[in-house]
Amino acid sequence: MADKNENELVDYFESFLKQKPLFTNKNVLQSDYTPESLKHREVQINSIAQILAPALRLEKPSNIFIYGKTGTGKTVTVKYTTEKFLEVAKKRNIPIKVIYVNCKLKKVADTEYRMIAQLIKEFGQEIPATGLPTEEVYSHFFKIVDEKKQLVILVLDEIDQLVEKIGDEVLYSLTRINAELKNSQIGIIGISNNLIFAQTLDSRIKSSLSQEELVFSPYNALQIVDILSHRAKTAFEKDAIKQGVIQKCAAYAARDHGDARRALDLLRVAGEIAEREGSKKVEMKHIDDAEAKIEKDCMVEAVETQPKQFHAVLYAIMSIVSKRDGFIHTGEVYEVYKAVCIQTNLRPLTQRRVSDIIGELDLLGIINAKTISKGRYGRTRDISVIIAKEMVEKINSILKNKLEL
DNA sequence: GTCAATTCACATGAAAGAGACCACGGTCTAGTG
DNA sequence: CTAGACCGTGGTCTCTTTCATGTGAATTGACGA
Repeated sequence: MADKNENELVDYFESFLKQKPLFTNKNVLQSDYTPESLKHREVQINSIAQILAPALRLEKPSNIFIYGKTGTGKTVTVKYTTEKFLEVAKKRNIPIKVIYVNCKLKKVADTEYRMIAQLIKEFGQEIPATGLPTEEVYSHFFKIVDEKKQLVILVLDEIDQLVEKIGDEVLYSLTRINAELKNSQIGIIGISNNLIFAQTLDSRIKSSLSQEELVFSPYNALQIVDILSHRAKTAFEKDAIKQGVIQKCAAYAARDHGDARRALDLLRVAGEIAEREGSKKVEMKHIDDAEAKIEKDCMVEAVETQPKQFHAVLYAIMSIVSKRDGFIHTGEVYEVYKAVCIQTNLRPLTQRRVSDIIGELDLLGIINAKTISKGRYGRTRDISVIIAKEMVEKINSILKNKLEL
């Protein structure tokens, strides 16, 4: 038995090596890859360049505010433009610094403190992860920036997330920094996925932050095809992709608001699947598999990374679902949840908290929770599970594992 | 039959507490010259 | 004398709890036709 397995393994590795790889450079399909040339974003690149240009004379450029849905190339465009911009600055020895901060990353910016700490880190200095008064962190930041004459371009990606989490005071402080700086100037480029985000801002911040506004409209299917085939040329071996595969990818991605990132992911995963299967080409069906896999991975990942209490709540919901059909309400979930807690020696949380957890699970897209009013019979949430049937098993076993049931 | 009041079962908000981190500064201790 | 171990203090952060307030429609019940 063991022998056979061994042979099989060896065979597998052998055949893997013999097999011609499909990819030549997989990185090109990674979403954080900045290509040599950007397609279909010439207009935006030019606008940013025009706004940024005065900075080369060390005049403070206008702050820019960029909107656009996910996968419309906002980040990549800004990165691309600022890179070129920096190249020139470097050549001429102009003291310009571009700082890119992604506000979505949890470790980076979910509090005012960390946000500023991250900025300081970008300047090559360390600051304790916690423990200092926020005030002090600010002044430390001022000091670093103002140390020498320079111009700083601050790119705040997913700025809406930042404001959602910690409010807009940070932005206010940042936009006002310039008044206090003697040597330096700071220009801000804000990038937001949320189209109406600016309207929710305090008007003072809004006016100073969005001196220039730029909108990135979604790519249409044709443009995505163009982008994909362009990248596929460097990413894949010649003829590794069957006719129409890229079109299908694009169509999938265009279906939900022209998300190019999603299209790239799809193509990459499809390629991986094809390669693993030992297929010579990426076929149509690999795209479908890829889509299923991406979705599944997201879900499993989302469930797995939750804290224990979330698992308990989710487990409670799942076990109700498995017993009967129809909608579930908060009170019922809470009762079952308490039982689960006793079973697993977990300290039960209050209903208030569980209610929040249900809300968060909904936000994660693991469950569907809609608050409804049932008139005389109160107000509650209608909870349903949106996980596909074959996923339920998998999720359940993860939960059981995590809960040590 | 109509219409406002009531009522339910939570949702949603705000504030405050607990416990974990962490830096910093002071004190103690042991090892060294 | 000095480096390192070991507190205590003061700060932040996250997760919770407590207390309060909000909510939307089914139901009730008064009222008038």
